[in-house]
This record gives sequence, structure tokens and C-alpha cells, in this order.
Amino acid sequence: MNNMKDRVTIYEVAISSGVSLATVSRVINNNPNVTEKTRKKVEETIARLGYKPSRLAQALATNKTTNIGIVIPSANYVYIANMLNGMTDEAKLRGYQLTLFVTNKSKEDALQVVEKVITSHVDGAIIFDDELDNEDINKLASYKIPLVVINNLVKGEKLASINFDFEKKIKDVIQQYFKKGAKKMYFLHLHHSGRLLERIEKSFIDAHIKAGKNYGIFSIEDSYRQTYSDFMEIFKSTKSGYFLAYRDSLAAAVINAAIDSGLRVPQDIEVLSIIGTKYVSIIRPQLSSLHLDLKEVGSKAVMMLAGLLTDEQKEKNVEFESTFVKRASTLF
Amino acid sequence: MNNMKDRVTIYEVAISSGVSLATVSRVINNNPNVTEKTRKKVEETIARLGYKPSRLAQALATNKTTNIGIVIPSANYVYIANMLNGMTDEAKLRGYQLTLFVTNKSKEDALQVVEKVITSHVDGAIIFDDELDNEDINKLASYKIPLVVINNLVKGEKLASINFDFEKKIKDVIQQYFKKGAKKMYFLHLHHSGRLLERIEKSFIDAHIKAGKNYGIFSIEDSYRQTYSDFMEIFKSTKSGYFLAYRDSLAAAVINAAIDSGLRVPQDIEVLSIIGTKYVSIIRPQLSSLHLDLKEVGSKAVMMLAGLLTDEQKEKNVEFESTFVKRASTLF
DNA sequence: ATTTATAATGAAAATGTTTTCAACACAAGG
DNA sequence: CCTTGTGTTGAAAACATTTTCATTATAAAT
Repeated sequence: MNNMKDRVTIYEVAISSGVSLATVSRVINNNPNVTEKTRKKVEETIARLGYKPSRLAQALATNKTTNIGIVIPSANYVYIANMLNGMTDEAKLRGYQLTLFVTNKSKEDALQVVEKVITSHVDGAIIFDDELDNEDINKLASYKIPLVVINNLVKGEKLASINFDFEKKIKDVIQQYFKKGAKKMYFLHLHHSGRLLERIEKSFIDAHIKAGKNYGIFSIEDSYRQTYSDFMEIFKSTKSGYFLAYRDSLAAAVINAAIDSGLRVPQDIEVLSIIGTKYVSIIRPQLSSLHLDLKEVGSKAVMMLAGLLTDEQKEKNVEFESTFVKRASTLF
Repeated sequence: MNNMKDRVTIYEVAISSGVSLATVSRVINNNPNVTEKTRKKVEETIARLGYKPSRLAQALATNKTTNIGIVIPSANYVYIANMLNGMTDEAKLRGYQLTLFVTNKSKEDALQVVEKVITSHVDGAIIFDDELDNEDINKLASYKIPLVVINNLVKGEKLASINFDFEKKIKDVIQQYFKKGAKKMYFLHLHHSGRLLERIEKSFIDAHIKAGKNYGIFSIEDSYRQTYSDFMEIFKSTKSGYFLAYRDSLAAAVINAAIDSGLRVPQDIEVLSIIGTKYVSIIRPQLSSLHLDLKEVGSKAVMMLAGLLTDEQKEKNVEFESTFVKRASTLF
């Protein structure tokens, strides 16, 4: 029980190697202005004493924490997990730690999160959360926190941003479909989905209006189970249609409900998942989807933020292109 | 561009309200030893100046960061995302932030992570990662970092821990099956899976040996695609069997390969997912699984750690009980 | 009005680093 | 042998708080 070590400080290292704090600090930070002899001596003491600099004290002195904040609606979505995966990898490569801030899709929590991010002294933050509005984000920016904003069209400060081309791509998909398909299209409107989905929905509606076509919108809960049972009901009367659903699990709910209602996919019912994860090929029939390498988005976001932090390069406005991948849940 | 605020410090608040640093500090920390009058005055100044205490400086002074470290193999698994979800919720409730440390299933990274956790000054850490061995974890403990260890049977220091009952439950499932089923059982051995899965595998083998039954083991990569194609091959010769797979996606690979090989599930091939997530009911036929509320595991872990940090209650050794849920991928 | 107890306040030390600036050592050049 | 320049070092301030301890103000008790 008594192999418990008390934290050893730079002070003890200095004393023990007969040099000043400044010199030890120089050794730690690889400052070249130290003779080889002194460096050796100090390094030996550091090893002997098992000294590890306190990142806290360093942070206070340098005003750098090597922490970056990640603002997300929840850690529970697969597509967010994919993004996080890219972020953790890239962050590790560059020596950053990630601190999670989740808003739980609540405006109240979002305000809290803004405060937390400000007081947490992160070196910068990546925001992938619709719940933060212009005001929130500009507030963060006004505290000089370097920001990379994903899929959140912020007015005002011109911030580094990453955007997906879903709106455009959905329009393309619909227009292509108008040429070949005959089914009525339906959009799955998600409660509390945030503005990205709203923009996609608008894009969906616009495309139909422009073409003078009829469309339908179903408003659903963000739950597989609920969506499945809703659609079991819907498919009692509706016997065909092309459905656009945000995320695999919701698309899967439609497919499974259709099949369990005796409808054929894709002959009667077609389904497109707007944001495809690895589950698109697990679900049967396999899901056609708009595909985007989310891991890559995550690492790109960290790269951009790192750029802002180190003055290397300040990239603004990266657009990620999604690709329509036809699988078995749509006819073409 | 010039609404940029410079961080205002406690010093300025003190000056501006004509009191000392100590008093401002007392107000911030709700120390009762402040007259209502002074408190009002200071609070007014704080609001007027928009002062926010620096958590960094607070941390240095108090030796508490309100940060807890989460050590995981990757952020990319659904079951880990579920756990994280519970953790973020509970952490927010209790005023903690989560910092992610991922080992990427590499021993080298694991050692790095240990160092990072030590120097990061987290108040405590939750370890859900087989890559850290006894030595690593005891090292963390020796730095007086309060720890909650999930599914990692650590010898030595007796640490707070959470364990799943998979080993026992697998044994039960197998014994039940011996009574009713006739198929040969197969275990999917995952490369680089960690010791939890190894223990489960051992449990699987033991149950068979004890019953004098024959069994098979397939060694697979942790990849849906790879497992699917492996099993397309396997099902050319093997036409029946009961397969135990760790995680939904791997179980789904077996099911889909079976179906695509013209075999019937569950009549010919039965499949059990050892750790079921929400995808068990999306996959068709729906997956029988060992179910565990992972979100609850996450929040429990944070609760336990918080207990260690506040001397409230020091719970040790919680066992989470999984339940066998029969769905369509097994006969019973 | 005086003492005593109690509550409110402030000065200063402590937390563990980095960084600036001045001082010093030492080799080279005259 | 003295100067100059360069490279190494250390003292002290800075970072933004909390906390201890002594002091002062206030109320209560005599």
C-alpha cells in the first residue's frame, strides 16, 4: 500500500540536479539552449525521480491545454461514433485530448454547454450540433476560441467550417428519379432533428415544387421501434412509395415494416438512407444510401482545428461530397 | 471584430467591487461567510464584467479538475457508444467532463494512454479496455487516481469494478441448449479481441468439455465484410450449426452468409449475438442475444467513480446481469 | 460602556509551471 | 591580455485561483 507516489514537482528536480527551475523547464521543452552535459544530468534526475510535468500548471502558464472540445448532440449515434473515431485518431497523432460536450438536443443544455466550453479552457472546439445557433457559436467565437463548425451554417463571424452536400445531392437524386421512377416520394421528418435535416427537407420540397410534383411528409420520432409501428399502420393503406429517411435505423424501420406488411422492397416500396453507416449492407435488402466517410470528416475537422491552433494553414469551408450508392432497397 | 472579450480575472472583479480576492473567491464558491450585502455587490460586478472563473487556475489550486478520463479501445463500436451515452448523461448531472483516451487495441498506445491519464490530472478514470493489463492499471492506481474498472479482472490493488456475467451466462445458455438442441456449436474467436472474449471462449470450451461434447472454433477478423465472405466459404461445406458471435455485426455476417448460401435460419443455422445492441431487432431474422443495458453500465460507472471522489459511498464490485433474449435467430 | 464571542474580511502563501531579462561563462578575434 | 560575441544559466514575475491565518467589524452579554 505504500508504493503510493506523491507527485514530484519541477522544483525537486531542480534542487536534486543542482540547477534552476528555468533550466529544468528548458530540458522538458527541448529548448536547445542547454548544454549537453546539463541536459543529461537533468534528464537523469527526471528519470530517477519519475518526474512528470503537471499539464495543469503548464496550461496555466502557457494558456494552452492541448485539449479540444467536441460538441455533439449525443454519443449514441453510430454516425457520430464514426466521426469521433476519426477525431480520436487524428487528435492522438497531434497530441491533443478530446473532451466531450453533449447537448442532448436540448436548448437549455446547449446554453450550459457553451458556458462549459468557455470555462474549460479548451484550445479549440469542433461543433457538430445543430442545437447551437448563431448566437451561441458567435459567443464562443467572441471568447477567441478557435472553432471548426460542421454542418451548421453560421452567419456573422466567418468561421472554419465543414459542410456536407446533402441538400444538393438530394436534389440530384430526386431529379434523377423523376426521369425514371413513378412512385410518390415521401420525406421522413424527424422531431427535434435540427436544422441540417430541415435544410434537406426544404431541398426535397423545393425539388418537388419546381417539378410540379406531389410529395408526402411523415413526421416521426427518432426511434426504430416507434417508426416501425407507425409504418406498420401506414402500410395498411399506403402500398407504394419512395421513402427518404435520415439514418439507417429509420430506413430499416420502413423496410422491415414494409416487408412485414407483405410489400416488396424495392418493387413496391423504395427506401433511401440519407446518412449511411456500415449497417447499410447488413440490413436486408441492403440499403441504398448517400455515403460519406464520416471517419474522414472527423479527422479532417481535427486537422483544420490543429491548423488554426498552430498557424500552419487556415483552411476555411471544406465541402464533403457524398456519393449515392445504389443497393437493393431502390430500383436505381 | 472588436467585440472580442479578453478574459476577465478574479483580480479585476475584486478591484471593481472594492473587496479582496478572497472575498470574491468566497462568493464564487458559495462560502456562507459573506454578508448578503457584500455578496450582492460582488455578484453584480461579476455579472457586469461577465467574469467566469478559470477552471484551470481553480484546478491548480484545488487539485481537482472535474474531469474524468474514459479509457476505451475505440469510439467506433456501437456498444461503447451506448456506454458513453450513459456516461455523458451521468457526468453532466454531476458536473464532470469526460476526456477520451483510446488505445486502438495496441499495446504501445495503451502505454501512452497510461502516461497521458497520469499527466492529464483527471480526477479519476473509468477503464473499459482489455488492452490495459494488471501492471498498467496498478500503475494508475499507484498515482492515486481513483479508478473504476469494467470487465478487466485486475489482480493486486482491490479496485472498484463492474463486471458482466457473460461467462456464467454463456455456460447456462450452452447447458440449456444441450438439453434441447442437437447442432454442433461454434465459437467465433476474434483476433485481438482482448481478455473478456478470451474468458468467454474459455467458458464455452469448458462447458463442452464438461459435457463431453464436440465443438468448433472459427477465428475471424473484426470486420463484417471479411466475416461474411469467410462464412460464404464455410457454408459451402458446413450446413448446420449453432454459432456464438461477439457483437451484432459479426452475428449478422453469419446470418446473411447463411441465407445467401441457401440455408435457413434458425432451422439450419442458429446464431447468438453475445452482446446485443439495438440492431438485434433490425437484422432479419431478428437476433437472439445476451442483453445488457449498456447505457446503464455507463452511468453506473460514473456514479461509482463519483462516489469514490466524494467519499459518499465506495461501492466495489458490481456485477451486471445479462439476460438471454430469444428472438428469431435461434430455435429456443 | 466594556468585555466577549462571533462573523466577515484581507494579506499572503501556495498550487507547478513558463518566460523574460539580466548576468555570467567561455571561446574567438584582435 | 582585453574585447566582443555567443551560448548558458538563474532570479523573479506571471498565470488565476484557493486557503490559511490573522485582523477587524459587529453583535451580544455583562
